[in-house]
Amino acid sequence: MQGTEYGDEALKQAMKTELKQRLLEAEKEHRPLRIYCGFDPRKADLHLGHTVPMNKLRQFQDCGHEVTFLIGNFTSLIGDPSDKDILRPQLTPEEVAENGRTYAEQAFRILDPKKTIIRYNAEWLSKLSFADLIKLASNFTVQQFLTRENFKLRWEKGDAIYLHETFYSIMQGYDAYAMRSDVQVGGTDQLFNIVTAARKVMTYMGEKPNIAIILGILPGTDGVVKMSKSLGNHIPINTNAEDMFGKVMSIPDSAMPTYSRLITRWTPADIKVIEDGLKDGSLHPRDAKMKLAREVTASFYGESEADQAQDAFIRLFQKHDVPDEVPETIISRDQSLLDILVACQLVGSRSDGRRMVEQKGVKLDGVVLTDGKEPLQHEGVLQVGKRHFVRVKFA
RNA sequence: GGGCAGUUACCCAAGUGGCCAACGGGGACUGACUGUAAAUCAGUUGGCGACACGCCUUCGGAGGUUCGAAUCCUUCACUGCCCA
Repeated sequence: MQGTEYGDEALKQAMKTELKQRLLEAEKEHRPLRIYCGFDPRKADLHLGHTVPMNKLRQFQDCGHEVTFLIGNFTSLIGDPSDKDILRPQLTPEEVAENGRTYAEQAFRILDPKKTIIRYNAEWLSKLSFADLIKLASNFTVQQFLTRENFKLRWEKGDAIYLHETFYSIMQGYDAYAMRSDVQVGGTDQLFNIVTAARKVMTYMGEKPNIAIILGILPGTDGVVKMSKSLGNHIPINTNAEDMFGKVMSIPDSAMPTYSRLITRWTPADIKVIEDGLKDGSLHPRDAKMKLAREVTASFYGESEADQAQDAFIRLFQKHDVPDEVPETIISRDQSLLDILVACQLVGSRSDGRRMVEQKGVKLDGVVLTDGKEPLQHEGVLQVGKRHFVRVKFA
């Protein structure tokens, strides 16, 4: 139950007890538990926040349970109302297929591909009739939706709440029923969908309600707000080891416990050792964060790449050296510095380049350059800011 | 269907005829400092440029009024509220 967050101790205890019972039942029936988590194929770019439930799925997988990675290609026509952007255009079937594919690909950095079942919820949702929907919907009241935090806020603010958004929960509940799910994993923003909607729908359809594993929300690099791409505080999965390592290093110290619990492979005992070390001063916060960054990076890119990323980080930010691998660009001898900066994409525009030069952010082999109009005196490593390098050579 | 309010740069949000490339906040970027790309402080944050506050593009879309508009008018689109 590490990293879970129910916001209500009674609910947590209830789920814990139910999970134990269900495990015993399954054992008697000689079957694994059916676990699933749904993913919205709207956004193909996954970040660490998305991997929180995947880590939990992986744990179940390692215990021999049956894990389904459900791609919500039908529900994505609506968009989860817990998302702020409700007015995004509908995706074409091609886009959904493509996103779903890349989604699964990224997910398999964590999940075991051989043990993971991939399903699409259009398989059953597209077959429901209007009459079916009415019957399902009759289990819910408008008040239940209006007391939900995200609808409540929008209601109070006078923002739009579309009727079809309420279907989202019902559909998700039907997913759980259609798959005869034992356990459903999701973030705290899924509490209503999993606990209220899914359990209600399953009970109504004559099935045993699924057990909710509700996980905490991973804060972004600011350490406070939920990680999201639109807020610009995300750490993407499809990047490289060095970038991921660095980005994890940039989280505030206060976010370390949450990261440790939600996105590492560490056991509660492992985490306790680190936290005790921090408490009694035997472990430096910076070193603790390095461990964390290394662990997170290793879980995606493997141990050796993570080690290399750590070395590069130390060299670059603690010793201020040039990184090992620097992209190389051939330039002509008479190009002005500004032209070179733009050509190497070290700056966004010439105006941007001028600013960088004025702010003493442009260096050639460690020496600050002050004139953007001049060509370079010699070949070398051109640096903009702390972390953008290009090795320039004359043609 | 009717009435009212709104649509501003990456996001939030001022601005109601010239001093607006547009206050402020967030974010991002640069520098100093440091235990890191943290915190703090300072600066920058449309593009071009012979670097002169000179030119070009931007304030939902399209027209119009005016020497001159983000600011006024017309119209279209979208959103919210109230009434039906």
